[in-house]
Formats: sequence, C-alpha cells, structure tokens
Amino acid sequence: MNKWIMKKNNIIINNIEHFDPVHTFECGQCFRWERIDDSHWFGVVKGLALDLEWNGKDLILHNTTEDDFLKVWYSYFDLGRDYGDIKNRLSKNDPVMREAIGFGYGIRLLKQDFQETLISFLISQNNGIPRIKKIVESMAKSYGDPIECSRPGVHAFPSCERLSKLALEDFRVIRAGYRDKYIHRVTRQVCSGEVSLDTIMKGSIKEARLEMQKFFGVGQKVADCTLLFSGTRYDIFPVDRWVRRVMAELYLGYEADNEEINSFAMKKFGELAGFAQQYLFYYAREKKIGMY
DNA sequence: CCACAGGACGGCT
DNA sequence: AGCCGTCCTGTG
Repeated sequence: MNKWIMKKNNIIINNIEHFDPVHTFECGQCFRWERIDDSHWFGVVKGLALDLEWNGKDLILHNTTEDDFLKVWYSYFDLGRDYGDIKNRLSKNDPVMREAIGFGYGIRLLKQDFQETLISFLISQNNGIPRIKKIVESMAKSYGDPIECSRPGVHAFPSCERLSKLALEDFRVIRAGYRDKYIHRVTRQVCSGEVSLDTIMKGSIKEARLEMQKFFGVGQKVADCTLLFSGTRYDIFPVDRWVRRVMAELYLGYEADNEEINSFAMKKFGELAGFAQQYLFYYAREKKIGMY
C-alpha cells in the first residue's frame, strides 16, 4: 500500500516502489503516454489528461484532484497491489523470471478502460507500436471529446456509443486499414449487447475468453490482451510472437504453438500469469530475445 | 520490387 | 478441425 499526500493541486507519492514510467508505459500495454523528457510524461486516460513527473523515487501527478485520484488514478496505476509479493512469488525457484523481473522491475499493470483497450488491441493486430499510437491518436482527434488541459488539441478516446453511430467510411480517415470494419462492427456489438459484457466481467476465465471472441476481429490474442490490460482478469497469459520467442528460448527449448505455451504458463504461473507475461514480454522485446 | 509488423477471417481441404 | 491466402498501411 502506497502513502500519498496532496500538495497544492498535486498528488505526491513519495518513494513509490515497483514503478518506472519507462517500464510501465513502454511495455506495450498502453498507447496514449508521451514522453516529454527524462522525468516528465503526458497521458490521456478515461477522459482525463495528466502531467506526470517521476524523479527516480517520487511520483507526482500534477494538476489533479483528490477526487480524480481516488476515482481514476489510484486504480489505474494499480496502487493497491503488493508488487513486492508478486515478484517474490514469481521469482521463487525460477531464475529466468528473477532475471526478467530485475530487468523490468518498474512494470505495473495499468487498469485501462475496457472499451478503449478492446479497440486499441483490435488496431494492434499485424501492426507495430508507432503506427498503433498514430491510429489511436487519430481516432481521438477525429471523434473524441476535447479535453481542457495543459496542452492544446487533446481529446479523449471516443466511446463505443459515439463510434457505433459512424458509418464504415468514417473510419477511413484514421488510416486503420482493413481493421476499420472490425472497429465498425465491434462498437455496435458492444452497444447492442450482442456480446455479453457481464459474462466477460463475471464469468469463468474460459467463458470470458470465449465471449470476447464473439467480437468481430477478435481472436485469442486480442481477447487476452484486452482482458489483461483492462484489469478485468489477471490469470491470463496473452501469447504473441515475442512471448513465443521468449518461451522457446528460455523455458521450453523448442517452438511450441500458442495453446501449448498458454497451458504451460497457466500451470506454471497460475493466478499471476498476467504479471509474468508482462515481465517476460518486456524482457524479450528489449533484449531482442530469439531474434537471431 | 519484396518482406514483415505484437492477427484474424473465410474459404478450402 | 486444420491449413493457408488474404487483408490496409507504413517502414526498411
């Protein structure tokens, strides 16, 4: 549990542990944080804009309110979770995990908006991070509500309700390519109740993953990423090419298919699978594990 | 010009 | 049930 104080319009968390904005914002889970300089970041989350400062030990959330902190930022940054305990449990008898955690020690799983996460990871398929960010930004600029903040031209990520009213052609401007038809239909599937968000939130893991894949354009990978990065489920292990590489290289010794990797990871990491995935993914990508 | 990028669909066997 | 060509767009 982290202690925090309010000073003027800033929330300050002194000596925050298990956090580094580079690790957390650049581990591939989010697309709307911009690095200003070594200690300053700007992000747009759930209709709010935030100037974030991190000096190497203290986290400062500028120009916010206690209300927004308690309603949004506290859960978004997962401040109630004991990452020390998670790291200990994952590291136990696992030198690979210990190494990965030592490398990405400042990763936190952000609790992001479900709809935004769903659309963002729909866009992510067959795409690299710079382009994903560009498309998401374009989506906000074109159809999201403007936000008054320290910078001009900032927009919230548009709701599915708003997006569902658009025609397919309206998505051409965001340059999402063939994914525009997925976005078009998925936003309608969310609003119509064709896919049960209740099952996704409260069903068993198996039911939730199955229900997610009723969304047009959502396969297992996008389903799992959405569940994990929206903080809906943590006992989940998204498998993509980086995870496939790191598992082959550091655990299995051979190239296994997604299903085998998934069941191996679930058995090994259990309810902490989601955290394990992030440490491994970040480690693999930054170190380019298995690329040569 | 071609390969590939943090996949998924749809038509084929 | 599994395989595989194809899908927009940008970058190298």
